[in-house]
Amino acid sequence: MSTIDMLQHILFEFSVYEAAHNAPYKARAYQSAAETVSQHADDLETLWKAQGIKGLKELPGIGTAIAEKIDEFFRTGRIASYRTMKQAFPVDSARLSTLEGLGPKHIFTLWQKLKIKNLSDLEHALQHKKIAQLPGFGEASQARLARALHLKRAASGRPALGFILPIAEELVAHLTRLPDVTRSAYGGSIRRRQETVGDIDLIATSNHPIRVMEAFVHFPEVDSVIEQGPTRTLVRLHNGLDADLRVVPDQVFGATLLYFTGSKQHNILLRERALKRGYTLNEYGLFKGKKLLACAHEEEIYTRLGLDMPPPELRVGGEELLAAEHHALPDLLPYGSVRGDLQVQTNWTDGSDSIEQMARAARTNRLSYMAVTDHTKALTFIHGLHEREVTKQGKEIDRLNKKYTIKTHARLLHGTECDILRDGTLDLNNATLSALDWVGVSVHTSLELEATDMTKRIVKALSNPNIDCFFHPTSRRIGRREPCAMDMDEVLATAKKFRVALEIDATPDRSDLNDLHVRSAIRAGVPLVIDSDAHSPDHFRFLNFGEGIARRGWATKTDIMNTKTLTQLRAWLEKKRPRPQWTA
DNA sequence: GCCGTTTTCGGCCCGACTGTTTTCAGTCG
Repeated sequence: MSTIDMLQHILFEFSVYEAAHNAPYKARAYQSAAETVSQHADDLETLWKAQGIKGLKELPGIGTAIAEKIDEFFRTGRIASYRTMKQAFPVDSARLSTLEGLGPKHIFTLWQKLKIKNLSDLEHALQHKKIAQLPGFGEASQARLARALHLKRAASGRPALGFILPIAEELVAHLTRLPDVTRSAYGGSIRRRQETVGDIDLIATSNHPIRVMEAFVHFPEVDSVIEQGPTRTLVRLHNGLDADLRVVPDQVFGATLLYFTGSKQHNILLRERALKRGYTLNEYGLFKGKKLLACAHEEEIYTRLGLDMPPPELRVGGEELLAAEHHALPDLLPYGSVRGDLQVQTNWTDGSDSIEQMARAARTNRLSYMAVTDHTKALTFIHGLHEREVTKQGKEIDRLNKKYTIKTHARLLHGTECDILRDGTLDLNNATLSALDWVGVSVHTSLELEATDMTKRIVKALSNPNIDCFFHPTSRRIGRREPCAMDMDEVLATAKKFRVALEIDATPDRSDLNDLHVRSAIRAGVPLVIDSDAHSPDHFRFLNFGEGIARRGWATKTDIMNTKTLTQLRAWLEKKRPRPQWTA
């Protein structure tokens, strides 16, 4: 667990403790502080180092008491009052809370009556049927907890957005086809383009909600029904994910979409803002007393509240509302802005298709240029290229660029995805690298290095004057591999100094850089690119997910280098070093 | 515990559904 994760975990456990002890407002305070900490995972410690407690208190939801706790945590690595609390309530409440349907009150009862501290204790108690007799529980609760625990044990974490979005789109299409449905949409983390998805939130509008719900629970994707009512129905899909459907009259679509898009914290802040102005906001509209003020479109609700409308990707419940109030929302990079893909693998190494086929597919996806970036020789198991083969590949690229025009094939750049070796040296010699149009480097081996060694390794590599881009900087794979440990601030400073772009790798389970890194990179003045890391022709569609990550990181078009035309990109690159092999 | 163009004290988002209740507490989004 990283330092920040630990801090977030502690704040969350305080929140559970307070909620269990009938202090809902304290609980909320801790929870929103935990939220703020996770939003500032990347720059919290930097902020603390620079400005101390005073700086922390500037953040939303962090006042004197919590700022002092965070200060103590960074100074000493622990928090005295947390230890005291844990002595009284030595329960892994954060982990227990991840079970569907188990909240603070029940966690506390489990501890008081049965001394249940963690998931294993709970499993044991369930096996011996001890839960049903507890006050506030019953046979149904016992069975539900057993199911939740089983599901938790079976699940391997939240799936990446890229795998779930197509399913959400399919469900929306099913709903839209129902005769009783006027409109349908997905909301939630999917609409906000969060990198992973916990469940699928759906909205439909209809005058016959009960019929719609009845049709919904019989969709082929549905495994079982968890809750079913006339306005809200929750089902579990065969893939293990939950889908939550709200059905409302068509005229309140905007209010419901706003509510169901979230984030939860964003909604809370909006509703508080409404209250201060004498309004109430719910999923049916913005009201003054019983009078309906706005409900048809999201934008009119924001306008009534004196706000510009933040795009869904920014709705985390933090700075976006301040920016919305001061007409300072960023002009986010529009979807479809990327003009060229700068990381593509072909069948020269581990890609499935030829350079020619990939260039055609890129063009079909409306890209006008594409860098061929096959792996290098350190990756023996996929026959990474040696210097001589790299040179030979250049000749093939020249040939194809002469043979085809932009009408049918993307313009090809000769590039590489050169391995950064364990000691920070590169897997191709400088003569070969300097002859390339585009040089990307990345880490594929010795991923487990300590942060100091990994940072040194990366800094050394990025200092090479031939390097243009650092591909998938943390090398994480969602659900399979943690990000490499490194000092991201130092990596950013190095990238800035040597004018190396950092990549947003849009392959769904990579999503690397993530949104927080993107924001830090932009603040640090580091150029970015968005690549699909395509290994087959149908991977170019991933670029859309990369654009989503960039938008969540508040990126505008000027922050992303491959939104430039090829001519502009070339001019930008040549400021660093001449490109001898460039084929215009 | 946090917060302030009503406020430094007294508020704190809101509705739906389930289960264990006999009018509501707990949980969720």
